[in-house]
Amino acid sequence: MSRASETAYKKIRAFILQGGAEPGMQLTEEKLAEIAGVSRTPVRDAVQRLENEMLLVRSESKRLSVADWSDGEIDEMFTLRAMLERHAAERAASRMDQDSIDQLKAVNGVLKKAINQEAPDVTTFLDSNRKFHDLILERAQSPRLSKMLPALIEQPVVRRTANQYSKADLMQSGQDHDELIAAFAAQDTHWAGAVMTSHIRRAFHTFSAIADGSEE
Amino acid sequence: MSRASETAYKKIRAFILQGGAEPGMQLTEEKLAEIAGVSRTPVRDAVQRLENEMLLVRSESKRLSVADWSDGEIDEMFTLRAMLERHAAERAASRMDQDSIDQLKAVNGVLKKAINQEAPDVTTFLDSNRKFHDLILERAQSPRLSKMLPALIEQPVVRRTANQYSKADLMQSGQDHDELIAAFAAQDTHWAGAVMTSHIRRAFHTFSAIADGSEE
DNA sequence: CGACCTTCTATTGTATACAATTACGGCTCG
DNA sequence: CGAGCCGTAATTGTATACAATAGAAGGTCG
Repeated sequence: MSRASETAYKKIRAFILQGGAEPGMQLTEEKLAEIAGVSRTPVRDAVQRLENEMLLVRSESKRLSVADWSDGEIDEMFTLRAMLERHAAERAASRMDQDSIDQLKAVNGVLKKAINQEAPDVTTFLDSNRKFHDLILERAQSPRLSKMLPALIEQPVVRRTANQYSKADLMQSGQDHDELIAAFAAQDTHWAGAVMTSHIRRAFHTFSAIADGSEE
Repeated sequence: MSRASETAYKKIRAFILQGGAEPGMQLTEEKLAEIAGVSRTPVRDAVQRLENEMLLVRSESKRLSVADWSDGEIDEMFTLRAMLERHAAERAASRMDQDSIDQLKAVNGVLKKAINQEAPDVTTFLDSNRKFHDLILERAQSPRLSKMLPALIEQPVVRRTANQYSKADLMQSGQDHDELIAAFAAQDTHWAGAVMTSHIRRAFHTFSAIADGSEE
């Protein structure tokens, strides 16, 4: 999208993800325009996108607020994400080529390097992780999936707990990715789908454990 | 959404679905504003929604055109729809109550009545069919699903071929619905999921046969 | 004292004017 | 005659002003 719209989207998104606003908190378009440094027009574009990702919700009468998800909704999000990412992995497996495999290896190399230190570099991890999944999505060659999945991945709650992941958790992710790459190399759609499913399901339970622990 | 935005959405959507514009055809925001009878501002809102549903696409540089889907994309859409509707049916099955079952029965009654005539009333069929699936979606109680699925259901291509469905095809749909209702009554998630899957998959193949036949 | 109505304010929705960008057509120069 | 460039027209993007609507506050009447 165009410049102002795009920056508005990014800034508002970052604002929410970095906890600039509590879940449930009301926001006016004008406030958001101020934050983004643009007028209300591009803000409205951005807001619509964020509504679609369900990061923002419109209360009964058109007033904006930061989404506040129940445990049930978060569960459902992971379930949907697992379904769709599994499908993406299956499609990718049957369309894989050497070049993409090399890229996946490279990205996962960076990811593993980022966590194989005393103080794991979580930012780089998250970044590489996203790149890894994006590459698979790209290989899946499904415009629909490419439109639907992104809305499910960067969940503020997840990001907020990212720093609490143990080194073991992060390393397990790296290993999952390695196995995914093996499945891709073998062009085994079932294998790839299964690995992806457990990758996401595990992430869910790891997340749940952390969230439950830090809640009280 | 608000009045002008909403009417713009509906009118533009109807315009496309009823074949007012060929796939691939370029449209300007101004033309759409004219069609909808509102200014460009609400049109842009509507356009963004339609882009999300992939009924409109933005070409390299911001110019709008009517989406033109390849066979592969249509295939993929049915696959995704099958996945998501199956999931919706499973969730609905475990949350079903007598009231909803009664409603489903009533709607399917109308549907069957509409096709049990010499000249099946396809419009009423499509309408009841949508209502039926909407009721299930509602029972599934998943905001995410409710946001994602609608974009996959009313496909212009499908609508365009609707009049060519045989009476047998339509009656089979009615029977599928009856079996779904039975699965819901039994609260058997697997059963409901399986029936929904074959319901959608069959619809896909019925559609494909018609599309292939009328193409050349 | 409380409920309801009224008025005023805050917020969202729409239109329009203008800015920026992109496509198109013609022109020149090789 | 063709390729590349420039200028103009068309289209999208942004800002702002105004309209419509919902919420809040205060005042009156029972």
